[in-house]
Amino acid sequence: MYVKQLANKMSVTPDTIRHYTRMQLLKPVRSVSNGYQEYTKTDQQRLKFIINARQLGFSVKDIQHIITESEQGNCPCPLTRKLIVKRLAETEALFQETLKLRTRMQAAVKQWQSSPDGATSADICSLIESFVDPISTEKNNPEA
Amino acid sequence: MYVKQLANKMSVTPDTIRHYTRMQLLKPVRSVSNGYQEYTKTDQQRLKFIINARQLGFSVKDIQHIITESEQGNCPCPLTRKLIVKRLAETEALFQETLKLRTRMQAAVKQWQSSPDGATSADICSLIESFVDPISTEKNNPEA
DNA sequence: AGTTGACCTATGTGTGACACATAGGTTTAC
DNA sequence: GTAAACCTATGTGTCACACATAGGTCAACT
Repeated sequence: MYVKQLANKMSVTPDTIRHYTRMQLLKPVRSVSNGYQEYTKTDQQRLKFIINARQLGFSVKDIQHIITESEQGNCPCPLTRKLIVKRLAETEALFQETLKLRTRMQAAVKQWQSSPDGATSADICSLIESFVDPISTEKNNPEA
Repeated sequence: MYVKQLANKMSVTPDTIRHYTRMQLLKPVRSVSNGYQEYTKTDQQRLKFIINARQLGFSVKDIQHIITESEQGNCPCPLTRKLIVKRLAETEALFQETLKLRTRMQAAVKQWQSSPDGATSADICSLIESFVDPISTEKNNPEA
């Protein structure tokens, strides 16, 4: 099976499969006749595993480690548990940051709806320059 | 003022300042005597602007465009309004994705607390392999 | 055969916003 | 004068692929 066919079957792009192949996660055999990569059923199963793991927030390198552990005959489950705790903490942090960013942006959009364009020459963009972040200013307003 | 001093004053890393400099957002003058970049007060003000804009979710390229618009004598505010709407939509999408990922990960952690390590030889990691996503399976369980 | 055209492939480079590694210059103390 | 501490510039690495390029394959058709 060539890369395109496997890609279609697994709903990913050929580039994604090539990427995993370059990372040594998939080990296709190069066809003698035309030099194309030939993916076996084992590659297909492994790709499924990679996709599942990616869905759970593991990095490609994480997956590499898990597979290596498994291939060395060790049970990868302890490593898997350790890694997901770490990734979950990162995701939690990203979530909180994104939430705050969204709030800031929404506040800016709202404020700018009723702000004039202001052609002050001293600054670059009066909208950005005059935006007061309601979060970082929270309960800390010197005007209060 | 050299890069380190400006970095300390603005609470960013020298690398960040060098990055903006390479992007032509800052325009320090190279000292004749030692070849170091010398940042002026104008650079400092501009850096403040960049930091503010980054806090609002603008990309460095966005900021580049806004500055260019301003330097060409045009009011950058319409552009700024247009860009933030676009970035807010992206942030909203990222937020939703991160939320879903977090939920998935939390479910996995919870499920794996009471799962045995399982030394099945057929799969790579039984935990990952047996994880059932409660989101993508939602209301769609063939077992029901 | 030859050839056209559709489709496929491998490889190298680009993305974003910096962080890091390297090599070397500057400055101050001694 | 020299050693140590500190600073600098430049190039490369990060992450998970997407994209651009150049060229090969294959079936149909002349």
